[in-house]
Amino acid sequence: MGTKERKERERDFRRHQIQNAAEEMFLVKGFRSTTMEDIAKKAELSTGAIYQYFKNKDELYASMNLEGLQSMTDEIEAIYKDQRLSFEKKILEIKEAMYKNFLSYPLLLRVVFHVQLEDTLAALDRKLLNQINELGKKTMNLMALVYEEGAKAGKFCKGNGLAHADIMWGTFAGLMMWEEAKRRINPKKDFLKSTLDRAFEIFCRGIEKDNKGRKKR
Amino acid sequence: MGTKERKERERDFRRHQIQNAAEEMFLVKGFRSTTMEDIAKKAELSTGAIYQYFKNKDELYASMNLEGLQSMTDEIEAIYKDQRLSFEKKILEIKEAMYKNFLSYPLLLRVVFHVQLEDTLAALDRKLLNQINELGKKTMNLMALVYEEGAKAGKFCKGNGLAHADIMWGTFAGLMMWEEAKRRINPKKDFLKSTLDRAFEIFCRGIEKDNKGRKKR
Amino acid sequence: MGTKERKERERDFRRHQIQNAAEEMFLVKGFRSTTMEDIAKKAELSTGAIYQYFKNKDELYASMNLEGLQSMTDEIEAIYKDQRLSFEKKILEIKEAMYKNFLSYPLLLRVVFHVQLEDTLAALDRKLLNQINELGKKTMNLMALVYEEGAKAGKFCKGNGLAHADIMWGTFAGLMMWEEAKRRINPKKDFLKSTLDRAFEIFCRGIEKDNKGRKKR
Amino acid sequence: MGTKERKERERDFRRHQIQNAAEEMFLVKGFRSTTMEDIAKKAELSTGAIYQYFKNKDELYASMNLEGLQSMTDEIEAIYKDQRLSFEKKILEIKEAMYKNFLSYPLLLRVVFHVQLEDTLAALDRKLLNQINELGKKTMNLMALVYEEGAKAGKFCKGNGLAHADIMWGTFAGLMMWEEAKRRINPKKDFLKSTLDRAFEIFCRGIEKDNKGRKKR
DNA sequence: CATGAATGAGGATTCATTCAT
DNA sequence: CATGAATGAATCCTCATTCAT
Repeated sequence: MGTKERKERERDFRRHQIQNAAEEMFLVKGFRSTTMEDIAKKAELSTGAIYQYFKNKDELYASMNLEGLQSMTDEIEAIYKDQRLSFEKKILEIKEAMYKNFLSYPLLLRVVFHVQLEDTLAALDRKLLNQINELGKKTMNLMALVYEEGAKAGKFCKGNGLAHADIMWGTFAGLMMWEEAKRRINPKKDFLKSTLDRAFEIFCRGIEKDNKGRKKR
Repeated sequence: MGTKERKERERDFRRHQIQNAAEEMFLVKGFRSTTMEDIAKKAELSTGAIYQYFKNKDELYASMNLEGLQSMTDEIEAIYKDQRLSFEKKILEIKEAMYKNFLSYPLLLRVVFHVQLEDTLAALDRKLLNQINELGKKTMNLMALVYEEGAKAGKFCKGNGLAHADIMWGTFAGLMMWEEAKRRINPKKDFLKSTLDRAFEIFCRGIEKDNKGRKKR
Repeated sequence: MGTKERKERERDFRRHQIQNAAEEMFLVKGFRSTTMEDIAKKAELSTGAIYQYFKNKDELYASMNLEGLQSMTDEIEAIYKDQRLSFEKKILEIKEAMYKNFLSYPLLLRVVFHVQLEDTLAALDRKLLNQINELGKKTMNLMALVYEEGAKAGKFCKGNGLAHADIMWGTFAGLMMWEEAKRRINPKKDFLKSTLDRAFEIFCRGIEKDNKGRKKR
Repeated sequence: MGTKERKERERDFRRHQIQNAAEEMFLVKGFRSTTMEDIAKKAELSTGAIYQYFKNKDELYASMNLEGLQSMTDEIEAIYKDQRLSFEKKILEIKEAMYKNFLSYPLLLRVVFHVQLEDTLAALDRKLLNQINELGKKTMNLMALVYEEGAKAGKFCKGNGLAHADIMWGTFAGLMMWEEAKRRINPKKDFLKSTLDRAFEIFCRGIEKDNKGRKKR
């Protein structure tokens, strides 16, 4: 019977309702200053209701972006597997995927770093924590593979794949957070995607193997 | 009279005493979970005493690394002005300066980003906030100049100086925080300076103007 | 019509189902820590359903053992009326009856005392409260009668019946609760019925009317 | 210097201030319904202050009567050691000591039983819990010794000392709690010490070793 | 009558900050 | 200036109870 499924769907809907409210509040007020009541109010629910969907504030915060991380990982995997793309193109596409997901889940980076930077870890559901870590690892591995295969194919300089994955991810994350930080001070400023693009252009040029004729982008 | 100066020196000493204690605690427990009492205990002082030196917890947190930022800016300025260094070398030296200061003031990045990410700003002493922002801007400008002068000298591709400064800073910050995050999960892991070095090697190679024979650094 | 009766029976069944679940939970977790959901789960019902049968948690707690109290009172009444028993034997039989009911309704004592010790009374249905009090009084009166008739018959020392009823009940309750308390600390310990038996043996011996000269203390 | 001692004394004073306020509230409203704010208000302090003296509500509750238990144990020990008293007199004096302490610390019994009956145990400071248990054990042992020595001296029937200690304590506790419970219903009623006295009179008579022919029950 | 999601008052506890000594 | 006890607002979370379905 469809009743069960409807319930299921409603439950999912509520979860998202809460997550959306929470996202909005966290973005504006930050994690610490956002109270469960803030979130409840925004979601037009009672505080108690939230606890039926999330064990506690920390879990809500972290869980919110599990989906974002998942979708990002999926997209990167698809790019990695796409045979039609050149290795350089793959890197640029990965950047685009990361960027796109960052736009959809603006808290993603904060969550990833927050989880580490505050000793919040303890409170987090171990399962959830593992999921986040696993997804992170997977992404890194995919990026490492792109690099290594590119190197094997003679397109990139030889080098440790994971180190280059770290560089890509670190560069991306650092720039995004930096841009966000700057916008905090000067909110009217538009987000400069061009800076991110330029960074990856430089990256690609920097890892290129060769000294032969080089076309402009 | 010397008494005033002695007082002054003693006051400074106490400030540092508190800042050091705070740094240690913040590193271990994170900002949220570190209480003023934690800090007081570690500094072998009373909680009340701290308020003689810092307006409140937020300001303590932010102030702590003003010196770090200051010293970093100074070093970068010296590098910028050093006529004997090539432009590429300057960039690499700047990286080293940032790295060195990161080691001395491990909270520096956290502070810089935390200050923006939490709506804590309100509580911060406007003067302090300005100092931090000014130092930040100055650093960025210095890096931008290095790039622009390098470009003008025909060493680097043409491009917006500040954008490239953002890229350098973002890359540095992102990698550092990412390494720190990874070490949280696996604390035995050594810090990989090599990854940072590689990132800037790539950066330098990526911004290089030319297709003629290229020497290793 | 039989339908009504069936309904009635079903309703009674549900009530017991809930009471049994509640008893089990209260015994293990105590009143405070047992939630209505705990009970509902154990009874394989929904929380809401419980409220169809009991006005609230307090009433559930108290009502649970009304039956226990009723059955105890009935048995004691039977003993009182039994002409074949000597007065001393009646006292010992009453002790057995109390004990037997304590085994069947282990919460009985806790309920009786809890009801008084917490200012919960307000929430209790007045009717229920009266029933409990009436049953309590009746039991006390029966015990008092046994004593007084025994005294009149020259078997026991002269004395106030109700006071001796209090002593019997107090001794019984105190010992039971004390044994229970001890078992909490050392759960492997067996329940020592022998101590209870000994107490009533002493009691009987102590109230015996002897004809030898006995000094007042 | 006396400063330290003064502080010490002040601290002790505050502790008692809080304990007294708590006692009053717990007696009137019961444990569950008494809030920390109630206590704070009664003690003319802030809620936070209480937590500087007691880890939490449960510990406050239990600690309150540690002193009562201690003083009771001390008195019983003195009675036990008093060579001038007959064995029977010792038992009666022990009863008086228990009673006297019950009047000074009316929550004593509730605490002892509450600690067991609610699954509060976990929250209690292990050290405190041990102290309570140790004192309890000691009291029981002292009472057991009185009995055993009396039996050895030919005054009491032979029997297990600890079992008789249980009976004494159980009888006392049961009667006290029962009287208290009755007064809840009918507060104007005076406490009937005579019932307690009678109970112990019976007890003494019941354990007396006589040498005349006495039928078993 | 059953469900179980939603409610929301209520309470314990924490901790930055103040202030009398 | 130092102390550390006291403050009390703030916040997370629980759970008895209700109510729409």
